[in-house]
Amino acid sequence: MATRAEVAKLAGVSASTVSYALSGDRSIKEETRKRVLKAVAQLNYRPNFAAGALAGGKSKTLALLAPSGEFGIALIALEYINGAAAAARERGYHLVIWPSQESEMSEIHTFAESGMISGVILMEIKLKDDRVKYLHKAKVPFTMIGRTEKPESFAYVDRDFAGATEIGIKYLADLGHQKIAYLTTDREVGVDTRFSSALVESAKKYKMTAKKLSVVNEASSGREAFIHLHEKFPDVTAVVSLNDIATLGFISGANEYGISIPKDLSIIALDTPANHIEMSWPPLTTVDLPAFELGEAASNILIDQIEGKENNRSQVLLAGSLVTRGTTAKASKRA
Amino acid sequence: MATRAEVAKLAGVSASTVSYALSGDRSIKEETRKRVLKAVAQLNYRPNFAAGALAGGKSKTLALLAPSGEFGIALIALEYINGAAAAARERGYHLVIWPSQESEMSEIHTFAESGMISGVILMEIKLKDDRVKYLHKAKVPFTMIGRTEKPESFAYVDRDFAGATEIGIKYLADLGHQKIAYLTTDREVGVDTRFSSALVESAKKYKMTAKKLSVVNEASSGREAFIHLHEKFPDVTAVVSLNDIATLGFISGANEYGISIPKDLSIIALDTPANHIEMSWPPLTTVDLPAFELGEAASNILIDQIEGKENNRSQVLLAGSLVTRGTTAKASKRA
DNA sequence: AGTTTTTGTCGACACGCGTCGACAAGTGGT
DNA sequence: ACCACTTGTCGACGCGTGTCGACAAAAACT
Repeated sequence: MATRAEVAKLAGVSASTVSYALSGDRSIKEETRKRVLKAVAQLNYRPNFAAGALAGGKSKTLALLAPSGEFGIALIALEYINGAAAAARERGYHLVIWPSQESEMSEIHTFAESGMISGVILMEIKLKDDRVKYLHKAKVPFTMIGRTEKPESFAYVDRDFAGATEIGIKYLADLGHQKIAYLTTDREVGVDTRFSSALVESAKKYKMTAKKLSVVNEASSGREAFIHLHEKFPDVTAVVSLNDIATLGFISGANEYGISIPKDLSIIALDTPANHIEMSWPPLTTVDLPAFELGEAASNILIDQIEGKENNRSQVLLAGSLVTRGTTAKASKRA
Repeated sequence: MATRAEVAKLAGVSASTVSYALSGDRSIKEETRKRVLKAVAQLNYRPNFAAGALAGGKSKTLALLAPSGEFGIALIALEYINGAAAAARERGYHLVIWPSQESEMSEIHTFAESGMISGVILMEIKLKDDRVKYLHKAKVPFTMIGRTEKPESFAYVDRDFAGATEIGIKYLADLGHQKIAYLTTDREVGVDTRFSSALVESAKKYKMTAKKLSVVNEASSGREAFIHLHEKFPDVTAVVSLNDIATLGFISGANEYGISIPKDLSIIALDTPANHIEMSWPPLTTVDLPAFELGEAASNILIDQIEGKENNRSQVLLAGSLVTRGTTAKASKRA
């Protein structure tokens, strides 16, 4: 591969002039620059990335750390990734995804220190997350998708759980529903706990009763939850679900028992990746999780941080918007 | 961060001795090595990655190119990724995932040339794929998950479509099914065409009739396919599906029309990511796509190639194995 | 005892780039 | 005509590593 020196020779200038012509960090006569660019094209010169990183340049590469734990990369992660990648590309950055375990943080550190990586996006944030501490201490620029229990001044993007819940509940209220149930897991993680408490709050506001149906996020568990509901609380007319896969099973159960959705029972899903929405029949009414936008925001905040641009919106919460599809209708008179 | 020189000073040896002590490329007295390692630990020294890559070392990093086109990274990709990452990790390599468009191949080239990337794994291979030509020409070591129309001597891992189909059809035959239908798209891509022709072949072998149901891979399309089948071919007792999402819709349709699965109609899915299997109720009987294993194989083949190890199995085909879950049973007497 | 081979260590250099200081030539103000 | 400043270019150096050749000391042979 051609090197800077060869380009310089062909263009009849010095090596450093080539550098400046390409980076624009010093003024270069327009005519000289053209000669350089011509030589670059002719030799198909591309700067050596490693040399650049070593010499202290900017790598323009972001790493998105995807936990590759028990379950591998999560489905929803795909949308974050696509959003983050798109935003990064738009601003001239690369995004690489790093399937990594927590134990590998020091390797990430190595790459950041070597200049190969300019910043890090963290996902699947736990309420207490050691990776956050580590990166902070190592002074590696980073953003979170999600947030810790006390995110303080760290940059993050996350869902506005209260807002999303409010939108969904209000919609159900407008349709005349008064007795609802909600599907959630009993895990003590950010998503479920934040959603659940917001939901109870909103339901109270609209004077609804809200029965809790505990599930694990599997189709069979959702199906059992339906049966439970069917037998114990037949007067419930709407269900809010936080767990996508369980929802699919729940709907299967309803089909099986001859309960028509949405005529007899409305369903609204709050935390469903776009990929899953069209998997059920009828298609789910949701308060859409704006995952793509969250990914974009994460990249942009991070890049601002790297480039030293002030961004007074470095903590972003998005609620998402209601999309009515096939699973919601006016409250039935089942009771 | 500590550099090699500092480690050398602390250990009382020269810089190159530190290198050799760590790489093992020359013999070093055991006692000296211990001193070096101690100094390394004490200073928390980690070699600068960029400098290593520049100086011509091995980066031990693989890139998996994930097309970030219209639909972003595909769901099935996750399993390949997890497999590839696991195998890479086991052999001391990193795997990064590169959401990239075809136009960005030259950037990949740059990274490979700079020594930052030792090799590339390609997925979503088209029958004619320019990326393959490019990498071959650029002499970047690579492996494919999937294969081109004529893969020649390039390394790849892919599914054994004929084998997988044969397993599924034989199982249906053993259950007494004679009239079947199959769901497929009309796209002219590797997966569908290879599957379809293998299926017709196998069905013939077992003296079955096989009706084709064309779908696009969406739940609503699968549902329509069911209705079509129900009205036109009521004597079909089993369905083979190549398209996961459509299958879910198909099952919804059956539920809706009171057709019991598997009592009235058996379903066997051939190309369903593990993530989707448990999404339907009852859970799908499949010929499992061994995506994780394929990912592993891809990494291993690539690493062998990079390290110059001969691997006489650089083209791998895996059929997957039958996993009976809830959607298959003996042929009914519907006819 | 003399000769060859092996073992262990060191110094020097190359990798290709970013960037700093120097400097000639040009510009504008008095 | 003088100075101060800007513009455009160059040479030199440093980034931290891998690795080659040199070489002293030790070991293994005649």
